[in-house]
Amino acid sequence: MLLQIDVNSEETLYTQLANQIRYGIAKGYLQPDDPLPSVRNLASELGINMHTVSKAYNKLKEEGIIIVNRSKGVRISSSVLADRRTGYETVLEEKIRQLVSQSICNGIGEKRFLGMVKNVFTEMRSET
Amino acid sequence: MLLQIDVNSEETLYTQLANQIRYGIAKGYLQPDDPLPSVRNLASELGINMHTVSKAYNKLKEEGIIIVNRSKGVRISSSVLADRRTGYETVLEEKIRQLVSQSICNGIGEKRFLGMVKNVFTEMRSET
Amino acid sequence: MLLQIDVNSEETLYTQLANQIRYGIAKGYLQPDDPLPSVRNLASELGINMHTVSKAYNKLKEEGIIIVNRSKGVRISSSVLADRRTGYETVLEEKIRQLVSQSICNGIGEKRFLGMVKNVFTEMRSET
Amino acid sequence: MLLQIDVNSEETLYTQLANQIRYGIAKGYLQPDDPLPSVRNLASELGINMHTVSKAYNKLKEEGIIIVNRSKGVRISSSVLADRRTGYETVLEEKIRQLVSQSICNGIGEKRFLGMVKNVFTEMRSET
DNA sequence: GTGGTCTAGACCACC
DNA sequence: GTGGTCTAGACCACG
Repeated sequence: MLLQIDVNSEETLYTQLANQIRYGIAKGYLQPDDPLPSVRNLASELGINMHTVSKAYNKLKEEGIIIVNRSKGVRISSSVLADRRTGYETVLEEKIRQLVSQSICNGIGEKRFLGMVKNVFTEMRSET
Repeated sequence: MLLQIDVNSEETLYTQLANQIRYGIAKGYLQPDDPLPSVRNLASELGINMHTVSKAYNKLKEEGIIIVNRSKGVRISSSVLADRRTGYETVLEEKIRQLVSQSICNGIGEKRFLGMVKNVFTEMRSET
Repeated sequence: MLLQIDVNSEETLYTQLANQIRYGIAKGYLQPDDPLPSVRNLASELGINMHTVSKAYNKLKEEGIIIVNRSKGVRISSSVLADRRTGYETVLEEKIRQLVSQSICNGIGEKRFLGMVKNVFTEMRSET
Repeated sequence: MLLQIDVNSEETLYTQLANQIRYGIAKGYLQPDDPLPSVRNLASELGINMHTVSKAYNKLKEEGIIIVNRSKGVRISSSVLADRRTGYETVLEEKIRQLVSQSICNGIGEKRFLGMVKNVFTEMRSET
């Protein structure tokens, strides 16, 4: 899977990285138990600081999405995608609420919003 | 409408405020042309600095959601809720993409996600 | 000539008023020596404060565009449009410079800019 | 590139700064990807407050003209000068309309106005 | 009374 | 080191 970062983005580098890995999992590029590049390798490959990669990995580790093992390296958690929809749903609901508020303020109604969500899910499922 | 902020939140204070006002509009608590508290009043009411409130108001002003008048105060734009979906959809799509990625990683599929979105829209429409 | 103000505008009321009168002269709606409504009449007609109208008139008076006479009321200067392009050109050039800078930053080149200027002049000349 | 402000000007300090930077880009003094001084450095150099510089930079950032990076500083956007004439033209047209009105009131006709615009564009292109 | 601008100094996150 | 946020207090323009 190709990871790339945009130094011009408003998002911090480590957030971009974490988002892309999550995206890769959602899209199926990255499967449970798949290995990820080592911190050093990925950093040099992307031309960014080692600490930045490390921070991204740490974030995902805390979310339980990846497993970091000192000697075996980093890999996708085997239980990712499994049923652990505990506290996340609360967070998600709040985020949806914000997005929906903004959308309504910008004249985008439920129908159109749902259409966009469906498109994104379809995009995720598509092989590309 | 009750506005409140959480100083412990990860979100900046002014972002929280802007979000709540957008939510209030989407939910119908705040109607087009409704006045908002003055910068100073709201600041003292919330126990925060005047400039923080001002920054939130300015953000909404640039989004075209509220109207700021130097001498008459602040109120909801009368054209809010109207159809002015200019460049916002591009931004929205990217945000949905991120949210969907995160959701899939957390075992939340399309069906469930769409259900949550529908619930939020219903919540917005409900009188409460 | 119909004068109207937009209380939602970012521009101050008196600036809007002054701009409209200048526009009316440029467009030919208002001719040299034409009378203008009294401060009180115009204020009540527009539903705004007397001081606001007064301020607009004062601005135009200082620019030499209108003549204010305590007993005879207010009228367009008879020498308006005449040759008094003294200090104004310096101001204008600076304003054009700013506008051109912005335009270039937004990808609008000389050809397009000149086209827009010509359109505006044509619009001014048209009877409507 | 030399930046300087006039504390006696009618324009706010941060507007002056933003204008000068836009001018610098239009004139070619500042090229895409060129770095700008840090907020603190520029502030002390100009003898003004850090926040004032920050406000100017923020304005340009929201216009998409400069790129602000929390840890790497500020630089001219690499896509500035590209063709991204979205909603700006509407704003520009209104500004031109005002300027043309004023000019006609001051006895400056289309021919002279166009001449001035051409001069400014030429000035922008000239090496100096 | 209103918001807008400017100053000053503090702390934080990022890299 | 960088910019971002928050606080605090001042003065100004507008109506």
